[in-house]
Amino acid sequence: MNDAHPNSLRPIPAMLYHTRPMKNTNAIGILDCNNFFVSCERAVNPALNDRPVVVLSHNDGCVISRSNEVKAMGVKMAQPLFQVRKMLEAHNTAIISSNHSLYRQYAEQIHDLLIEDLGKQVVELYSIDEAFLDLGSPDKLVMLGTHLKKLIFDKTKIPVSVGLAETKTLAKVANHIAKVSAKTQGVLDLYGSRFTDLALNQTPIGDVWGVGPRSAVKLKAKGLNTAFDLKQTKPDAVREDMTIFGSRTVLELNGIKCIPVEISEHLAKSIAHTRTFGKPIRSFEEVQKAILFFTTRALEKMRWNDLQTRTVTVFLQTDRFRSDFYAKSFSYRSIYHSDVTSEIYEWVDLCIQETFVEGMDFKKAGVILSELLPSTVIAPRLFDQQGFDRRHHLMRSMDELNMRYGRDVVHFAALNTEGKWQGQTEHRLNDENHSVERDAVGKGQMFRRSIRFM
DNA sequence: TCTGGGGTCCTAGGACCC
DNA sequence: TCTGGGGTCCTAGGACCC
Repeated sequence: MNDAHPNSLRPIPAMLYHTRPMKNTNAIGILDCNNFFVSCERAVNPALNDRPVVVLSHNDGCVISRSNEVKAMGVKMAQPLFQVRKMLEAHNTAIISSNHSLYRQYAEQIHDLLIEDLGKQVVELYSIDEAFLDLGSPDKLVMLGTHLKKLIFDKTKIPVSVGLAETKTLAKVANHIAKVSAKTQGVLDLYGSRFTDLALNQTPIGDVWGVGPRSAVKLKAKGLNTAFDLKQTKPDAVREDMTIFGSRTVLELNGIKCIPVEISEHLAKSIAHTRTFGKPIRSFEEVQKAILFFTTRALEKMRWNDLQTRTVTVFLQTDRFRSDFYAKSFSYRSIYHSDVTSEIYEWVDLCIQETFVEGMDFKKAGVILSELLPSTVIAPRLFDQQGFDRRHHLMRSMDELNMRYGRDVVHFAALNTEGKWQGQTEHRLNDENHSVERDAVGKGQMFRRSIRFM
């Protein structure tokens, strides 16, 4: 065990050793794709392997995935493109608009490989590019991690890193080190390791999974600067600053499992579609067009997952970088669940009336669908259940036609896909994929076969 | 000039009730 | 001067994640 630890990790003093009260001795792994969106672009276009690469957010506003060369330039996650554009161009960086349907295909392929290799009862899909693994016996973990890394690279050309430990939080730490330390060759096992405390000592407190920028500031003010400092804290002592989550994080750093690996299928609790407008808009009609368009997209996602909603929320915001930033949201809760677009348009319209303010330059808006339930468990309506069934099936037919013949071939009269609220993208490499772009839905759900069509 | 999007969970505090 | 009090439910907003 631990033959893959970096040589730079020196043995720790005996006083740092800790006994770990544990019932569940399973090893936990996290498998994380390196620079995922960039790696996908490189997998389909190997010429990009010789250049620095970034992938941009919607509207080409921010950098959301960076190759290692770009990270070395100091470009941060979600950094606005305009701040670094000159530097990127000076380094001959490939600047690419995002292509989510491509990334989803790779995510599905990797997921399938993991399930085939490890079995369904082992893999938790945590995000589009990460999976937690419930591995059972902590034997030969490095061998297993190395095997998975090779398997996925051979089949997909996507490089991954694997971290292994007693808890999710410690596995995350191991994964972090595996990513940046060449000596680990992408796999680090910290299960029962005498190097764990040293690894924690090298991890800034803000890099701990669950410690965000706000908490990091508060904890540093108390003299806690590393993951090891946090581990040494009493769980209750951090509740004030970090809620109950903080206490769990402390226990997890001590090797005590508090956050289980969740294998069972996860149903989305909410589905959203939100966008920054291409240009600020102030007319009610334009705002309404945009939000009904967003609603249509959100409802498509919802129906693909065979869910119905009861509460819709609309929000409207002005430019968040201005001092006179204004934001308002309004929710409408119906007595019935529904997945019928025309009916939900009416709920959304009520919300728009409540949020819209004359004379404001709105820059961003969104629709959130919540209180979601599977269609199969929805109670019948007291009135007009037949009418609802008819409209429900009409929606299914529309979705199928749109899938087969192209998005919005069939749509409601109120739907308008053109407008200055639409954003611009200039860096598209794979335009043909974008006509069927599908956004990810809740964790676990983005991999459903029902949303896969190219 | 230009600044992403989609999620989850927790909690303080208001509303309401008895 | 005195100006209950405790429980529950709901929600807006904060914080975090990728």
